[in-house]
Amino acid sequence: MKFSDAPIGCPMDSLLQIISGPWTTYILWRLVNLESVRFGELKRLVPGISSRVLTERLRKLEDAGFVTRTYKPTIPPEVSYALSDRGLELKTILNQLADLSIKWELAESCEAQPLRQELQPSAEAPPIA
Amino acid sequence: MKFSDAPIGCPMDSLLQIISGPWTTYILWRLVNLESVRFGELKRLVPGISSRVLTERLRKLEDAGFVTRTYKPTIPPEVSYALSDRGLELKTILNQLADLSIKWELAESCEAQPLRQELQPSAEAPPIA
DNA sequence: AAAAGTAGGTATTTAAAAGTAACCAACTTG
DNA sequence: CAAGTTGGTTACTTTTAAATACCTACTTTT
Repeated sequence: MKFSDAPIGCPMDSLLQIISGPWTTYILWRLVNLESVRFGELKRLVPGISSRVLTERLRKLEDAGFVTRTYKPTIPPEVSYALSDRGLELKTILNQLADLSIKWELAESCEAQPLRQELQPSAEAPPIA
Repeated sequence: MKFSDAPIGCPMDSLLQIISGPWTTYILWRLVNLESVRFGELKRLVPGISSRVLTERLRKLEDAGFVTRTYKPTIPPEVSYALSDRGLELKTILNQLADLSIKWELAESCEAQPLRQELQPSAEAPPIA
């Protein structure tokens, strides 16, 4: 029997499904420490993520109401993401989780905003020749 | 680039990786509401899960120090699982997450302990003939 | 005139996770 | 004496998610 077919519903699980998973948590962590970020900047702040996954994750967070998307139809277009009120409410709990994780040494360390960009973004699709 | 190769470390993520994911959250939710459960009973309380996955998840939680495993070499053997001190500390946050999820109506509802066993456990490997 | 930035979308491949089923030991009970 | 109980393990298959590569359209910069 698949998990999705299981006759169970769990409030905790519904929420964790949205905020956890590869990349998602890290994206949220960035948004928690930034007021507003543009797509490209966020991509640079999450080294290694692809546009495809970043877009998907942001949509999921937006659908759940944790993140707001602001689109300006300029040329080039400007799209900004930020935590919504709901997202800010979540922030408290996320910080508690981070504190416990550090206390228990589950992760080595994590700078809040390592804004230095030493590693080159390296174009997603480098020219063939 | 794979997520696991990404040059990022995030305390929140390290913790969420352990407590979230299919089945895991639901197992934890059971353990939060029970003092101690035997393997078979827990399996019955998480309808649809296979021994394989239940074992794997319990091991992961045990390795992270959230759950204790007590083995009594009787015949048949008796193995009990319970939250550790660390697990009990987590309980507070898990309840906050559940509260927020209910508040935001991310899940319909979830009984704390639906102990009625209407659905037949249906043997994992039924006899061939 | 070519290249780069902007915010993604689409199609295909691949790797990880989960599902399924069978099997085990050792004793107890019918 | 055969079947049931308990707590798993092992091997194999299927499903799902993520990675990879490439594309769009428009503008500014070089």
